[in-house]
Formats: sequence, structure tokens, C-alpha cells
Amino acid sequence: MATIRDVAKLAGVSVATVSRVINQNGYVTKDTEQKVRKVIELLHYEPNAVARGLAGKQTGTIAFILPDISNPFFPEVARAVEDVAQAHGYTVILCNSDDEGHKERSYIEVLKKKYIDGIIFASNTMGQEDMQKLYHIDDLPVVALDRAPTNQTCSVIRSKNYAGAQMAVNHLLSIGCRKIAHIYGPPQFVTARERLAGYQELVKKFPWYSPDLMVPGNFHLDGGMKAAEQLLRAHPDVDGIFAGNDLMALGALKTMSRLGIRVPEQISICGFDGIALTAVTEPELTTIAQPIYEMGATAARVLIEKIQGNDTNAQEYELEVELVERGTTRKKVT
Amino acid sequence: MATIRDVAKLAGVSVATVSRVINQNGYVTKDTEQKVRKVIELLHYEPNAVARGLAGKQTGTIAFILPDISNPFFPEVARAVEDVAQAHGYTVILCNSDDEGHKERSYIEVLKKKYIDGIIFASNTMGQEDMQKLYHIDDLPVVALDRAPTNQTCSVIRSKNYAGAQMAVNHLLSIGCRKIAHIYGPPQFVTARERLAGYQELVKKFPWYSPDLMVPGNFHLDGGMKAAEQLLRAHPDVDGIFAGNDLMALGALKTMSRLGIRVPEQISICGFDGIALTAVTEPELTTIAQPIYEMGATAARVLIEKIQGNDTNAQEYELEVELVERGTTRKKVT
DNA sequence: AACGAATATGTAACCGGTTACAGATAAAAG
DNA sequence: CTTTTATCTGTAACCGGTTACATATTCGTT
Repeated sequence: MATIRDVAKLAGVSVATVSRVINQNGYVTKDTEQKVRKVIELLHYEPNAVARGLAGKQTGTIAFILPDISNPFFPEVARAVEDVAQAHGYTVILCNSDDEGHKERSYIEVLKKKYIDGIIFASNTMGQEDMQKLYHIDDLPVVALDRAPTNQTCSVIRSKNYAGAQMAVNHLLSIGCRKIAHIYGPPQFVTARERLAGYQELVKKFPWYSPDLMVPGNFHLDGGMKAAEQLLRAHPDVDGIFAGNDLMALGALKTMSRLGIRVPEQISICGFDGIALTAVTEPELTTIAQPIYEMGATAARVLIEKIQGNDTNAQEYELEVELVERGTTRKKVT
Repeated sequence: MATIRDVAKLAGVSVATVSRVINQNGYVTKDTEQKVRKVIELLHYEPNAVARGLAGKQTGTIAFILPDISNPFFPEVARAVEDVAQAHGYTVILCNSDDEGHKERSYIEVLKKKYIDGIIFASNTMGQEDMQKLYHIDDLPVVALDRAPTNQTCSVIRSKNYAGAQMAVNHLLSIGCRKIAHIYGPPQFVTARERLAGYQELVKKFPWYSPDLMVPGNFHLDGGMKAAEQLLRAHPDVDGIFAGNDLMALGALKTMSRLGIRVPEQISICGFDGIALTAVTEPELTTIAQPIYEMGATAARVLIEKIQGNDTNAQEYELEVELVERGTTRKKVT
């Protein structure tokens, strides 16, 4: 592999000049530039990214720290992040944290040593102070996904969970549901809390409202299944279920199927997230779709903006959600 | 951030000695070692990975190039790769190639410039020559996933597609199916070809065998749906479907559901891969499960072996598959 | 004609490690 | 008590770029 000095020597110029040509900065005559480019071509010279990183402290690499890429919500986000990064000449490092603080921290240590340019952070457990510490210690650009907005220097990408939950409930009401339950996710997740709050605020005024219409789930398939069973045992007359995410909604759907309860005729189900899996079942799942790809893409775009110096202040990007009406909810004939 | 020279100065030794302590190579007295470690602790010194990379040409980073992380088969593989890498102190760069040669090549260019230590390559399009070229040009360790074995220096991780296909067909036969069709994946995929071959070899001896029992799919949900429709139109008496992968099997299941055909009573369906999605539907999908996680983990382990110098020769790792019997196939009562 | 500003290029230090080589000391061998 | 060998440590070159600073040349001004 040719080095910048090889190029300089053969072109009869200094390394500084070659560097200027490569980076298109500083003054270089058209003539010398041509000469240098010829030699670069000739030697198939490619600047060494590591040396560049060492000298310039920028490696063209960002990290995406997420709980678990196996969770069906994340692949699409990761894809978006990578697409945008790639388009801007960045490379993406993937880190699975399992939402464990120590893993997150250990990743961050390693990444800092590698002169990573920035981090997209999807975590439900890492406290605000940690984020702040992370950010302030060495002002590494950070963008958070799905976290409560803070007044820190870290931007946040999220979507309208509260409003989305109300869209879900309103939709169930509009098709004639008379008693709507909610399966909520782990309370330490902001998203779960917001969706629960949206549900509760809207239904508490109804005569049928009861606190035990809200049952806990774990944001996974099995949690949704169990929650649905429990729910039906306590309230056999429930005719609408709003689940805190799609996986739990699919779990509920599965339980219905097993118990021989027809969906949507007897019970309507609405999920939240809009992951691809919702199109796999029959009937397909009605859901409040987040712009998943867009969330990842926005996170990457904002991060890169930060890295490149513009947009230094924290900002919150709250994206719209959308009701995707499908087979698990249908207007009831009266 | 403290540098190795800061440590050396404060400890009253040379940088070489500090380096020896960090890397545990060369001779260092217990005394000096203690002294140096004290100072390292004191200054919170962390060796700079980029400088290390430049000097040592090893960055502790591997790349995983795959078609698309959104494809439900890959997240689990990626998770495995990352887990193993992480455990060995490596970091993983994720690259989505969409199976397009030019993207693959452009990634490889970038990655080489970044002194990546090795590559795990899951591609269906890149020719053998390309692999060879890639490998021979600068002997970068490479492990391939799901490719035909070659006599190159590149190891391959795969599973028993041919035998697995026969397991599927035998299972369908054993539960009493009389006419079994196959939905196959894109012929440019080795996996698709092998599964097709396994099916064909086994069924061609039956009187009901007919070439148009093999219909093409695209390895996606919609392809499976369309193929199933097409199939039933031509052969309404088919009572067993073996799909080349789970997504297509789920598509077929969906079609059955829409047409009001009961599964498994009227038609049994068996998929291939064993992705998590197969547990979402009701009935759950019977499938020939590959050890998906194990494949990723093996790939990572083999790659790291190669990187660390041992195991320089190409090898093929053919992993076992397993029949997971579930709701979409059931013994027929006669 | 004189002069400051803009343009063009080179020298050398620097980023922060690794490591070949050499010199010094201590232990083992003859 | 030498000589050989193993152990310990330091100096300085090197990895391959970037960039501050110095110097030289070319313009546009007055």
C-alpha cells in the first residue's frame, strides 16, 4: 500500500500538498493538483483511515448502542441508521447492551478509546445523570432514542406515545368497543409509561373504567399472552385490547386464538409500533405505527450534524404516529 | 486524557516499559510493573486504540457484511456475532449490502482503509472469484456464511440444507401427506438450490410427482403467499407444502387462512430456518430449524481464530438442523 | 515603484502508541 | 573467577496521516 509520502515523492511535492489535495483544503494550484491526482491514480493510493483518525481525532465511525438487535423493533432502526451513515461516509458499530448499565458503560469506554465520532443511544435503563456524565466528560456527540427529553446537551428522537395511545383508544371506541383494557410495558420504560398515561387519561371518565383493566406485560410475546389470559379471567366482558407494543398485541391475539375467541368479532386488538411482524398474522394487526425507519434515519442525521459541528444544542424531535387499520379491529355491526 | 508518555514520565520509566506492562510482553520486573500500574491507575490511563491500531495494524474490529439486517433471519446471527466478538474484545461493524456487488466492494474498500481485522461475509451474489480476490489481495481473514464451500482460503459456515429439506419432506410423508409441493427460493441462492434438490431427490420417485409442484418464491412473505395461491390453483389436491424458508411458509399459511383452508387438517406446512417469527402465528409453524445463533457464533469464533494467527487453512463447518414439530403439521387420523 | 494581501508550497512537529536494537545487570555455567 | 545467557530497561525510529508556521511568489492598490 502506498503512503502519502510515496505519492509526495513521485509527484515531486511535499506531503502537505498531497494532504491538501486529498482534503480539498488550503491552497493548491490547478496544475499541482492535477499532477498529484495523476500519481494518486497511478499508485492506487488510498489514505489510511487509522492514521487519519489518529491525527485528526475523527474516525468516520459512529456507534449504535441498543438493547438487543434481536428485538424486532430494532433491525429496521439499525438499517436506517446504517443507510444514512453510509450515505455520509460513516461506518456503524453495533452494540447490544441488554439494557444493562454496566454493558453500556463498558461499551462507551471501549468506543471512546477508538475515537468514535458519536453515539446513538437507545437505552431504557441508563439514568439521566449517566447520559449527562457521558456527554459532559468529553463532549462526545450523543443522540438518544425514545428517552424522556432532558435539558441536557443530548438530542432526543421520539414519537408521540401519549397521543398515539389515545388514537388507539379512540379507534377502539369508534368501532364500538365498550370496555377497553390495556396491557402495558415495563414501567421503567418511558414509552410504556406514556402509552399507559394516554390510555388512562382517556378512559378514566367512562363508567366501565377500572384500574385492573390495566395489566402488566413485558413488551414480549409471552408477556402479551399471559396478560391477555389474566385479563380475560378477570374481565370476560372486555371487547377491546390496546397493547403497549405490537409483540404483546400479537401475544394477545395468540391467546384469543387458543381460547377460541374470534378477533375482531368478539374482541378487537390494537398494538403499537408498526413493526413488520404485524403483517404476518391473519388477521393482520391493527397498530399505531411509529415511523421506525424515519426515527433511525433522523437519529443518524442529527448525530452527523452534531459531529460536523453545526447544531450543537440539544433538541427534541417528536415524530408523528399513524393509525394503521387492519384486521384485528373492525367496525361492529349494531 | 493521559498518554503513555505521561505515564512513563510520572513512573520514571521509558514508554517501552509502560508498553510492556500494558501488553504483558517482554521482560519487566515485578517492582517496576507495580510502579507503572500504580501510575496507570492514578492517571486513569487508557491506551489509545487508534494509535495502537496504527502502530500494530490491528484495531480489534471486525465487520459483518450481510444483505439486510431487516431480514428476520439476520438479527439473531448479528447478535451472536456481536456477543462472541464482544467476549473476545472485538467490536463489530455492521454493513447492509442488499446483495449488491458494488456495495459489497465499496464496503470492503472502506473497511480495509480502517484496518479492520477480519470480515464475516453473508452474501448470495458475490462470486467465488471476488471472494478469492478479496482474500488473496491482502490476506484479510474472511469467513463466509451460507455459501457453497470452495477450496479457497476462506472458511465457510453453513448448515445441512439438503438433509434438512429431506427431513421436512419425510416428516410430511410420515404424518400422512400424499402430495407434497415445494416453494423454492431464488435459484441464485445456494441455500435455495440445495433445499430444492433435497426435496426433488426424495419425491421424484413418487407417482404423484410433477415438476410443477415446485413453484418459485422470493424468500419473503408476499412471495410465499403468491406461490401458495398459484400452487393451489394448479394442484387443489396438494396436502403438504414444504417452503424453502420460514417467511414463505408463513406467507403460505396466510394464504390458507384467507382461502379458508384449515391448517394442518387440510394442508400441512413446514418451513425452514427456525426464526423467532415462527412462534408468532397460531398455529405455530413447524420448521427445520437451523442453529441460527450458533452459526453466527461459530462464524465469529472461527474468524477470531484466524485473526489471531491459528487456523490459517480454509475449513467448512456444516451445522446440524433440527425438525421442530409444531401446529402447522400434525399426524392425520386415518 | 512600493507594499500589503492573497495564493502556493515546503518543513517539521505532532497524534499516541509499538518495537527493533543496544546497553546494563543479574544469574547460571564452566 | 571468567564467560555465557537470561533478564531488564531505555533510545529512537516507525506506523501514515494533519497542520502550524515559515517562506516564496503573485496580485491588486495607491
